[in-house]
Amino acid sequence: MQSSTGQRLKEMFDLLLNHFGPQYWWPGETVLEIMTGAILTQNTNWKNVEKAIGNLKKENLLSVEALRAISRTSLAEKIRPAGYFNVKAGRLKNLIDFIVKRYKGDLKGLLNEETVGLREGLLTVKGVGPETADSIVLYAAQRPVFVIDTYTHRILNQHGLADDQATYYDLQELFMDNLPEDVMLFNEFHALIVKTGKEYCRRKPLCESCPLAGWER
DNA sequence: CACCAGGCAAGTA
DNA sequence: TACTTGCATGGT
Repeated sequence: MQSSTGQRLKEMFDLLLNHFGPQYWWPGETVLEIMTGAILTQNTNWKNVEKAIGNLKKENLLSVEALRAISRTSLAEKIRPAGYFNVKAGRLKNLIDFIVKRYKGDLKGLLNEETVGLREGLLTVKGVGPETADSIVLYAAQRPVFVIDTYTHRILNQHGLADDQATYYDLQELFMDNLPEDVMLFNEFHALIVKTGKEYCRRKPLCESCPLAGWER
């Protein structure tokens, strides 16, 4: 027997999945590309991130060694389309330093670390907050943590499952305490929430035709 | 023209 | 602890 909250979340998931189909996130080919994208997409449209990642790929910069070698200012120029490029160049370098120091530059070390330790470690990096850390843990390391973003906040309290002042961890617990620990479920659910936000939360008329319309309680 | 995007850290009181 | 502000390009 599952909690009623769990039932509601499951229903929400099914509605979104039926409407949009599976999203197959993360849109990136390698672990490092996913990690890079997680930094670059902070408060930024994914389209802009793609351009920045395209620049990095074009110049073969998507490796730990290359990102370690390039200067922060040069890196900033490459990732300019992603916005906040000076800040993000520093954050990306911080993440690379972390990989070098903690795993001797070998991402296999990172991927083998236990979930909690990995998450805590990522959170010590300046520029990596809860959402970025969890995105890396879920989408790069394939561990069952639920990623929360602004759309999750917006949609959940719009539908009466959370109040305005719920914290990141309040919402994360809501999902993780009431759903099975399933990597693919968490993967698709978060991706579908973001998809819903992008497609239906921008303007009123759209919102009314959202697959979740009429779910307020 | 205004507004916002798959956040985060630093500053203020 | 609880707000506020800076960071910045590119699309609607």
